[in-house]
Amino acid sequence: MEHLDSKDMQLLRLLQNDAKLTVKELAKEVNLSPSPVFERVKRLEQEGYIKKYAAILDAEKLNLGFTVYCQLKLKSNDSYLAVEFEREILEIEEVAECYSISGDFDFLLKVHVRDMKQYQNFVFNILGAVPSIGSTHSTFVMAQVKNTHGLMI
Amino acid sequence: MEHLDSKDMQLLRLLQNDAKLTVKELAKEVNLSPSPVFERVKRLEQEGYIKKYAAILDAEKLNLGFTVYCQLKLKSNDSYLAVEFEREILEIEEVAECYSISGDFDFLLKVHVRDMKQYQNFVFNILGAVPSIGSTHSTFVMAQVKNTHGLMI
DNA sequence: CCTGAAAAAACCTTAGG
DNA sequence: CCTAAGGTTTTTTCAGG
Repeated sequence: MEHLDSKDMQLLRLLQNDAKLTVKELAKEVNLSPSPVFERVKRLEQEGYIKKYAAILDAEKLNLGFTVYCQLKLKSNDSYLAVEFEREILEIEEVAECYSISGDFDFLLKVHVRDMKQYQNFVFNILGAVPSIGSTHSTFVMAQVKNTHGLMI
Repeated sequence: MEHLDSKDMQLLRLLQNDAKLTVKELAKEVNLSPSPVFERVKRLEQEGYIKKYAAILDAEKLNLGFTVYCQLKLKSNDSYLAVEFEREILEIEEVAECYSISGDFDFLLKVHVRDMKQYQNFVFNILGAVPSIGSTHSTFVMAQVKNTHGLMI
């Protein structure tokens, strides 16, 4: 797709907030008939602007309401160790997100667990079993002020 | 709902990965007929285990591929200032997430912008216009290693 | 809680303007 | 981009075990 016009952006915004909107409902919102809306949405999916459709779950209700940002340093700065680390971190289910970052630390993890006890177990037994990790620093989330679950476009 | 059984968990897992799965497809995966699956999903929505269905967009393609974690301190620790800050941060579209955190800083922001130039503008002109903010510290995301877009359940 | 069937709605395609 | 029509699939409900 060459260019997204304002209707495309509006469709993305609407679907980001509610993926269950029907083509008819979308059409009404953007002042088009269903057919072109159907084609636009399919194109947005095809071109990768929409990566997927997901159910957003309630972490609290699923006993994963204890969120921690964990920064960590590797033992050394060789790329072999980084590749090794990245391979291992993908397998750890408590780690929802992992970024390579600037600053004093090498990586930033977003970790979801049930409570502090389980987090202690995570640090000591799960991260502790990853040999590439040198040190960690935990920042605890006390309250969620905002989470748009998406991009403000 | 009193308790989620393994089928419920499996349904949540499946829908988290692909909200477009039909009841029939879900039924096949969990070895039930479509009707009870339909009822289970409706109940999971009703009870709030599923908060919403969302399209996951591609930040890169939408020129929002520059991600920064921005920690900040308020000017003082009175609750009036915190409430003021939280009210203002909700209105800033570049801020996708905001958490109250432990440690040297008060809040952690996840910020999506186009590039470093736009981030500079964000810090100086947008955060700079929020009077409750005392100081900031930016951690730049260099690469995304993992993002499950959801919970590992 | 399950099966199975049937009505209602939505999807998707096609054709023509 | 629009309307319209029709087949296909899905959703949703409902009787019954």
